[in-house]
Formats: sequence, C-alpha cells, structure tokens
Amino acid sequence: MTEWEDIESTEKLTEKQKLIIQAAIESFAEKGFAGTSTSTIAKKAGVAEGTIFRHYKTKKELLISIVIPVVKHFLTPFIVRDLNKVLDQTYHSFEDFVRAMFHNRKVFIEKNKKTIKIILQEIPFHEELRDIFKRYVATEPISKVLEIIRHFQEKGELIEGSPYTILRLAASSIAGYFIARHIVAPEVAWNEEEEIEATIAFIMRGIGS
Amino acid sequence: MTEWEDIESTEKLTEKQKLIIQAAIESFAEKGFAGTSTSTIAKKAGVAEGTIFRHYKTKKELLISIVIPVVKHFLTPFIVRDLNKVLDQTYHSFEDFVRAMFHNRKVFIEKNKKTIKIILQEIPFHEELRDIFKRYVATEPISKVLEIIRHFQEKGELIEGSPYTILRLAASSIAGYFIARHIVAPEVAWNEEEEIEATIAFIMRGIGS
DNA sequence: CATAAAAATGAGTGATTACTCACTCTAATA
DNA sequence: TATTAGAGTGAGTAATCACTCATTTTTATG
Repeated sequence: MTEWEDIESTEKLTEKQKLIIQAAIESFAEKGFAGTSTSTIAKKAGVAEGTIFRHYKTKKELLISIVIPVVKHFLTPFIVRDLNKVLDQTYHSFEDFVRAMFHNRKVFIEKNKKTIKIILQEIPFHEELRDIFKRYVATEPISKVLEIIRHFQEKGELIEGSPYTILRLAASSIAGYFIARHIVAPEVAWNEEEEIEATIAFIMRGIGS
Repeated sequence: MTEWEDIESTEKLTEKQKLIIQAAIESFAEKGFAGTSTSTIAKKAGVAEGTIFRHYKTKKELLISIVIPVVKHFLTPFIVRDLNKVLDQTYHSFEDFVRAMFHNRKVFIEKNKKTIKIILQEIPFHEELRDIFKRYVATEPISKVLEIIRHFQEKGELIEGSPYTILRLAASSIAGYFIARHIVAPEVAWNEEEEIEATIAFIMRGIGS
C-alpha cells in the first residue's frame, strides 16, 4: 500500500506526515512535481495545507525527503555484499551474479515503482536530485560492478574490452526490461520469468566468451 | 542552430513564430513544460506574450506543434523504405539493416536532441502526446520491424523466439547507447564509432544464430 | 500612395501558486 | 489538575500563472 514506510520504518513520522508523503508520491508520479500544487497534496492527504509546511520547509524539501531513501537503498547495500559473494565464489559465474541482481532488484523496483518513476521524471530538473544520485549510485556501486566485470574478464568468462562498455550494454538490457515492463507496455500480459531469462541469455551471449 | 526548421520548412511561419518555437524548445527542454511560463518564453523570444497566443490557442498547443513533426519523422519514413531494402536484398543481413538504421537515426537524433528530450520528459503527463506517439511510432513502424525480424528468422540468421522479445532486446541496446551518450554521460569523451560497433556486435551475438 | 488584412503588442483579467502566521488542539509530564 | 511543547489549522499574502482584447504596427496589393 504505502510504498514508503518499510524503508525508513525507524524514523518516527506523524500519522498526518505519512498521509502527506503517500499523497505526494501519488501526485508527483501522476502529474509531475511542477504540475502538482501543495493544496492538491493537502486535499488528497486530508490535512491542512499549513501542516505540510510544518514538516517540510519547502515543496522541494518534501520531494527530496521522498526520493532520498529509495535512491540510498537502490544499489548501495547490495552491490557491496554481492561483490563479496563474487570474490568468495558464492557466485560461480557472471551469469549467477546477473541473475541474482535481477531478481533481487526486481522486488525493490516493483515495491517502489512510483517513487522510481518520480526520480526518473524529475532528475533532469533538480540539481539536488542529480547530486543524490551521483552520491549513492553513480560512484561506489558502479566502481564495484566494474570490479566484478574485471574479475570475470580475468577468469576468461567475459569478452575483453572496456568494462564501461560491457556495463553499459548489460545495464541497458536490464533497464530495458523494466522500462518495457512497467512504462512502455504495462498493460500487456507478460510472461515475466521467460522474458527475464531471455534477457539474461541475451546479455550472456553478447558479452560472454 | 534551429533544431526545427529543416523538418517542416515548407510551412510558412512568421519570423516571430520561429523565435517563439526556438525559445519554447530551449525552455521546455531545460525546465520542463509545467516549469516554463509563457511569459518566460515570450521574453526569451523577444516578443510580446500576446503574440504566442495569436499563433497558438493554448500553451499545450504550442508544445504539440513542436513535438508532432519530430515524432512523425522519427521512424515512419525510414522503416518503410528499409523494409523494401530488406525484401529486395539491398541489405544482405540483419546486421546491415541494424547498422544502417543506427547511423541514419543517429543524425536525426542529434539534430533534434532537445525536442526528443522534451518528448521523453512530457510523454507521461500528456495523453495527446501518447496518442501521437502511438500513431506514428508504436503501430506501423513497429509492425514493419517485426516483419523484418521474422524475415531474418526464416533465413536462419536470427535466433527463434518471440519477435517482440528480440525487438525489445535490440531496441534497449540501441536506446541505451543514445541515453548513455546524451543523457547519462554527455560530458564524457566518447569514441562514438567504436561504441556503436561494440553495440551492434553485442546485439548480433545476442540474437544472431 | 491608399487601403485592408494580418501580425504584433502590452496592459489587464481572475484564478492559482507556494508559503506565512496567529491561533487552537492534543497528549504527556509534574 | 495545571503546564507546556509540538502538531495541526486555515484564512491571508504577494507573486505568478495562462490567457484576453482593444489598439497599434507591419506587410502585401491595387
């Protein structure tokens, strides 16, 4: 129901604050940040408009507070753990690693679908969002994935060539699955498991050696 | 300079109208449709605000008039022509077809970069845009590409399986190139030809048989 | 040059915007 | 029960919004 609460359940939020966040997530996802007024959010949440500004100094601060926990949990905690699983050979092949990531992040993406939609929609317009994204996704997690790619290149399991290029090709295919599944053709009946396996097979044929 | 004029150069537009369209493209691309005011566009174009509404009944009509010609020319005229080239064997292989499309559409995408950015940003918020996209991209061109895929499947050049899945995988890889090149990492120095060839090789290893 | 049509103008419209603030309510503690 | 601090309120504010319209300027044609 609430896309949000399970992520930062430790934080103590007022009942009304949760209503505000839920209403904001739905409104921002549907109409965009600039297309949503604070009075709309207040009405949808069933609170007074002033209540929003008691908890968040500005409308933008509300957006940031929604986005931050999802960006934080999108890759960081798993990539580091998975790098260790690669190094201690819990994952015997790159394919094992890709398959684990795919299924693991699938659950997260589907649980935080609306917030991720907001992030994709708003990132071109807010420098702060770009900074948050760089901080929690574009630096450490990416360098860890590059390490993993190099590891399997050295084992001769992946083709040679720039790890950045290999990352781009694999990431495009995986992102393409989720974008097709949830944005381009959400109403189509999908055989999810079949499509996921086809995507993994495509990636491995493309960059395996 | 103007992303626009070469597409519909036949249409007779006022000097001021061209300025308005150019200013609107830049503003919408940078701040989004909802984040751009008509007074901002007027100032940037160096015209009175009333002039905008003399030519376009509403702000949204201005958006549509910018977007339509680019969507119209994105795939339709080339896919039909290329299907014939496939059938009369001007393209001897699927790889030839993919390479031709890639380079051909690359020029178009780079020429209409800002407008394409606007389309991607605004399509979730405007039903009219989705209708235009369905009309000019999602129906005829896609069914033609599926025909081409089936053609090369029958020749044994592509793997078997759902043509939709094959299309999704190839399109993800190609779109991933342009998104990485122009949105995710536009400031990075790219060896374009090398990356394009790596992408085509990836696709062909992934779906070739 | 005279005339008419089209293009352009900019002050003005009511509605809506994000945000403020003086005030009330609620619940926990002494 | 009295006190107090934070939560919640909603009317109010100045700024900005998309859009209008009476008027002026430009352009094309005789």
